[in-house]
Amino acid sequence: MKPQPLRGFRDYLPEDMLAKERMLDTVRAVFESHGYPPVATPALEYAELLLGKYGDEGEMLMYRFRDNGDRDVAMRYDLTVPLARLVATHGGLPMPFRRYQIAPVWRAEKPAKGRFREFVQCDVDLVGVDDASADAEMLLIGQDVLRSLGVASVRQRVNHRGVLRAITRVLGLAEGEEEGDFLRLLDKLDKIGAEKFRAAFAERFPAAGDAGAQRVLEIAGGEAPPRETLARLEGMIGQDPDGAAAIERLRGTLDRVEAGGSLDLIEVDPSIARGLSYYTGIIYETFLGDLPEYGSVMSGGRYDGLVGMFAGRDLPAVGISLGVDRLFAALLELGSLEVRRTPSEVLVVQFSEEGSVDAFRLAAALRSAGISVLVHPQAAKLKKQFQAANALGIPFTAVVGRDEAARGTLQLKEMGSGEQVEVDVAEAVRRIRAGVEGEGR
RNA sequence: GUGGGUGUAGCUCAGUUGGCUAGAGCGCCAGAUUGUGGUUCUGGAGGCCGAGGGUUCGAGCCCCUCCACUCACCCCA
Repeated sequence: MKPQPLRGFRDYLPEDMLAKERMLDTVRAVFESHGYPPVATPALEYAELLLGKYGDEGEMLMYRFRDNGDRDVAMRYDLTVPLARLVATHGGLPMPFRRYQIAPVWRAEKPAKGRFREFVQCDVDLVGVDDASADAEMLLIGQDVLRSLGVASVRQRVNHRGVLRAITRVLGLAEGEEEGDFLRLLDKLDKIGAEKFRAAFAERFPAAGDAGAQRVLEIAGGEAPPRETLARLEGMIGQDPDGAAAIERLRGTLDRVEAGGSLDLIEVDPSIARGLSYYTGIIYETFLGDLPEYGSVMSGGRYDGLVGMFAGRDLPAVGISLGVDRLFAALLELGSLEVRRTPSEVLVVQFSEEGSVDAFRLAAALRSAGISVLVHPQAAKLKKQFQAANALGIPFTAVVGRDEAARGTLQLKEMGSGEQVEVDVAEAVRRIRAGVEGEGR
C-alpha cells in the first residue's frame, strides 16, 4: 500500500511544528496570564460517557470501538465533556475550578478546507460560576489570544440560547423538530441572504408566514454595534422571560468586555446557533476577517447542565475552544507565520578531521550561553557546510580552523550579509544574540 | 454522507485525433586545481503517468471500480 496517513489526518514536518509550537507557547502564556493552569485527560473514554452529549450528528462522527478487553470505548470528541468528567471524578476540587487543556480531538467528519479528522483544541473553561463576569472573561481571553498571535482582524459573534428560545416562542413555533429546523435555517441566514431566507421560512413555517420572517430579519443585523442589536432584540423578545434574562445577561457581559478588552470585535448576532446540544447560555463563534471561509477558529459557550450530569450536583460552567490546526492553516495561508526549518542560530563548521574536537568544544561553549547550535555532522568541504547552513536557514556560521585554534578565536560569519569577523567566544555570543534579536524574533 | 472537478518527477505543470526509449521549470546530487555559501556554468539521479480491471495490434490519453485531493451542500475548531 501507499505510505500515507489516514484521510483527514496529517503529518507535521519540522517547519510546521516549529511554527505551531511557537503558536502554542503564546496560547499557553495568555491562558496562564489569566490565571488558568493546565490539565490533561486520556484520549479514550468510555463510550457511554460521551454518548448523548453532542446530539445525533456528533454521535455519528465519533470514533468508537471495542478495546482489547472488549470495553466499549470512544476517542474524545472535544475537551469539554472530558472536563465535566474530570470534575466529577475528582470530587473535592475547589470551586470555582479553572483549567486549560491543549490536546487533539477526533471527529470522523468529511475533511474540507481547514477541517481535519484529528485536530488540536485549546480549551479554557471556568466551572462553578454563573455570572456575566465569567462569560465576559471567556470573550476577553479569546480576544487576548488572537491579539497575541498577531491576528489583526476578527469578528466575535455572540448570541445566547435564551434569545433563540424566545425568538422561537415569539414566532409561535413548536419546540422540538420545528425549533430545530428554524435554528438550522437561521444559522444559514448569513450565507443564503435575506431573500432566500424569507422564501425558505415561509415555505417551512406557513403559520408564522412572511410576517414572521420579517420580524427575524429586523433583529438579525449582525453588523450593527452590539448594543444597538440588543435594543432591537429587546423590542421583539423583551416580553419573554427567557428573552429578557438573556438580554440582561448579554448587556452585563458586554459592559465588562468593553472595560477589559474591545467591544469593536464583538457582534451580537441572533442567527448563530451552534450545533453542540449541551449549550445553555451565551454562545459565540469567532471568524477571521480576512479568511471567513475557514469557519470558526474559536468558539464556545455556557453549558450549565453538563457537569451536573456527571457530578450529581448542578455546576454552571462556561468555556471557549480555540481550533489550533484550523487557525494554523489560516495563518499559513495569510503568510503571517515565520517559517523556519531549524531552531538553530549558528552552525559550527568542522574544519577538518583533526579539528573536529575544536568544533565540539566551541558548540558546547555556545550552548552553555543559551544558544541553539548545530555542529555539521562531518568534516566536509567548507562549501558544503556553508550550503548546509543556508539550506536550513541558520543565520550564523562559526569556523575554528588551525589558525583560530592557535589564537583561541573563531570566525563568525553572518550569512545574510556575508560579513565575517574573528572574535572570541564571548563576543560571538553577543553578536549572535544581537543578530537574532535584530531579525525580530 | 450526496453531487461536481482533479490525480503525470520532491514541487508547479506540458503531453497534439490513442502510435516508438514520457518532457519543462524549480528543487535535489556531483563537479568547475583543495580556508568560505547565496550568482553563473557543466554533468547527473529521479516517473509501474494515483491503484486495480477492461476495450484495442497498441492506453498517460477511452470505459468501469476503488483510493486520494478539491469545490458546493451538510455540519463544525
